[in-house]
Amino acid sequence: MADVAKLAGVSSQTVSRVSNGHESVIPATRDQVLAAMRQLGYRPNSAARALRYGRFNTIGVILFSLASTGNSRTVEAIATHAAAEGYAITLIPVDVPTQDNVLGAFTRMGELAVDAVIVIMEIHLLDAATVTLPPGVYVVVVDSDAGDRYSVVDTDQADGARQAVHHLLGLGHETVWHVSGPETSFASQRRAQAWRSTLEAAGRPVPEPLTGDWSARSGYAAGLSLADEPGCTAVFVANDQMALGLLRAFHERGRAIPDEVSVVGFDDIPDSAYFPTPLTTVRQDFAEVGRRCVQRVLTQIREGQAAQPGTDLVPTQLLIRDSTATAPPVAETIAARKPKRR
Amino acid sequence: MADVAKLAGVSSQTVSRVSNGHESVIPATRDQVLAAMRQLGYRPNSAARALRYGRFNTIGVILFSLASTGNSRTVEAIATHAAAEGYAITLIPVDVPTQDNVLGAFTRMGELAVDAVIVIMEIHLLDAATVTLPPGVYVVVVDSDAGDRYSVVDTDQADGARQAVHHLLGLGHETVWHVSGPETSFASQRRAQAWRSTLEAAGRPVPEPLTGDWSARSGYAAGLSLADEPGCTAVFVANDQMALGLLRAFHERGRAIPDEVSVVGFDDIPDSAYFPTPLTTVRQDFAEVGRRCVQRVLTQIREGQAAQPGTDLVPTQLLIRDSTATAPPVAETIAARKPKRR
DNA sequence: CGCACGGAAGTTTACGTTAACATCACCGCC
DNA sequence: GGCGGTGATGTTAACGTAAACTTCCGTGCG
Repeated sequence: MADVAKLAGVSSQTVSRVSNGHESVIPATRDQVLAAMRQLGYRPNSAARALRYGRFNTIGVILFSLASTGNSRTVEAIATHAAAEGYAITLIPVDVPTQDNVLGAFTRMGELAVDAVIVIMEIHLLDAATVTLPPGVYVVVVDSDAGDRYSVVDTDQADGARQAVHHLLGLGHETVWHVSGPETSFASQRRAQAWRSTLEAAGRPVPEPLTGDWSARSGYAAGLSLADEPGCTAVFVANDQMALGLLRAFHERGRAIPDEVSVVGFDDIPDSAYFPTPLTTVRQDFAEVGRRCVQRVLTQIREGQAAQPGTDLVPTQLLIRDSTATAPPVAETIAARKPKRR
Repeated sequence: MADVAKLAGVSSQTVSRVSNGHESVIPATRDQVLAAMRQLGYRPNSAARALRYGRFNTIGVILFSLASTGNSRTVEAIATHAAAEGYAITLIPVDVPTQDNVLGAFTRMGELAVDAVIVIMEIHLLDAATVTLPPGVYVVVVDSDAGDRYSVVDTDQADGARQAVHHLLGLGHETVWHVSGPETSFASQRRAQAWRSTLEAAGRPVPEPLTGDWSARSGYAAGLSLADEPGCTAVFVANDQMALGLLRAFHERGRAIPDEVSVVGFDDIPDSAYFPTPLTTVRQDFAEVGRRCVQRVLTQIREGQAAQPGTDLVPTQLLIRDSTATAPPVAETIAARKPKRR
């Protein structure tokens, strides 16, 4: 900056004014400074700026993995909206979500150049965390029920599950089986709870749920056991990838979808319309989740204080495709199933 | 820091020494300082540190989209390895990959707090970019053939495609059809080129390739036209998602996989083992790509100068599952196909 | 007993930027 | 013609940290 000032024959303050677009610089001077900047390849030093302003214009994102569709799409939305507001995002991955690692991430984040933090993770992992973020760093959490303590943005998991179950019951199915995600996932828990309470509210029997780990592999395993389950004509699977595996298991066992069994997924990943049977599924609006995270966090930064705790639920939408159909008559179900038992 | 110093009854320099783990602090003093730090919730200010050291310990990643499996897995690997080296990563998404936007991203990156940049994008978009990064900021590029100008890390696309084609020819197929990715993608181009040259080297006819856009949707469309193609017994699809769509199209048209038609994909997304027919595919090692990017970039930072241009190719591996089989006898192919033409 | 030495802690300064204040020249008006 | 005002630019200081240098004190040795 001093070099630019010297070359342009002005003071460094004038260079600063030009680089910040102040108005009180006469055009001739401005042009000289700009020319000097170009010639010297000058770039403002963001560390010095951050030091001066006390802000970094950066939001930290702590997350477990980018591998899941949901996370990567949420992060992408966060990055896009943050960019639109002049904020960059810094990613802190936690490879194994133990408390120690999460703590470490927070500690590092505390030392990092961020103005606020978005946590995409089960908040349980933070419960015993004694580490506090530096005062003035704000937190928004996704995938959590800690709305009483944090500012939470999440998909309305419960309503999505409710829609799925209602859809299936409305098609005449006696009840709905469920393949859940891992127990450690809050999203999975809420989908399972809503599935159960919706069945109970309708006075239907509640079959024992199966537990998967979000992977197609675990969906396949669940599918193999459900295919042999007498009376199973409708399944609500907690995500699309598991539904893919389940579809294949049912196909292998000769259970026709949707004629014998109806299947509903969750997420609406781009592929699910091209599954062997185009999948009826509950669409999550990840982009909206990301948008609201950024909005919350920026509000906090601008107001200079943490937002009121509270949960902000993003609605879901049931997408009806070809994997659900009217329940088969009971007799037919039994007749069709019998020969397939092994 | 001054407050901590006052509370601990030492100078700020001693606080600095403690917070950097210097040895020349007597344990008693150190404990006092640590206690004061805890009491006051002191965190070192990273902006000031960056200003002092001239480094940010941050790597910028410019990319088009996180939506593709490959990108998000590469970014994840980058983040993980960078974290292991004490570096954070800052994400700069470019929503629409026009030159203007890429330029803008570079400009913003130039003003950002990063020591180096990894670009996950077609380098063509940068060709006309007159914007230069600040001197001392280093670039590594993924998905590019610009090894003569930049430091490039990429999957060995060509060899992967070659393996796929050889596998199919080895099973006795007369030739191999191809569904490529978009023409704007360098990865797609190289896979297509290698497919063509491998067929030519083997003296086989080269069918007209079909072009998709990586989506299952476009693979489905390609599958619908290939299903009617006489003599098509083997298809190399440029990614797994398109293969999923193609599988469905073939299934709808009654073309059995692998009995009538063999299919090979590319990527090895986690789902591909649970496609309706478990997919034979070329595995990309995204984690390794990410690792090498970080390694290259850190080498540059540490040596203080840009690396020699050059391309670093990460090998691929053919995973043989159930979607490929020996070519059917010609007569049978025709017999089986004929009734299905519409 | 005095002096050199070494370890612990303090002091000074610089990193690059910008807010706040100071200066200066020029303009218009009485 | 002097005086106040206004707009352009310069000067000073401060943001928080750490390297380099300085000071101080105790120890061991001749």
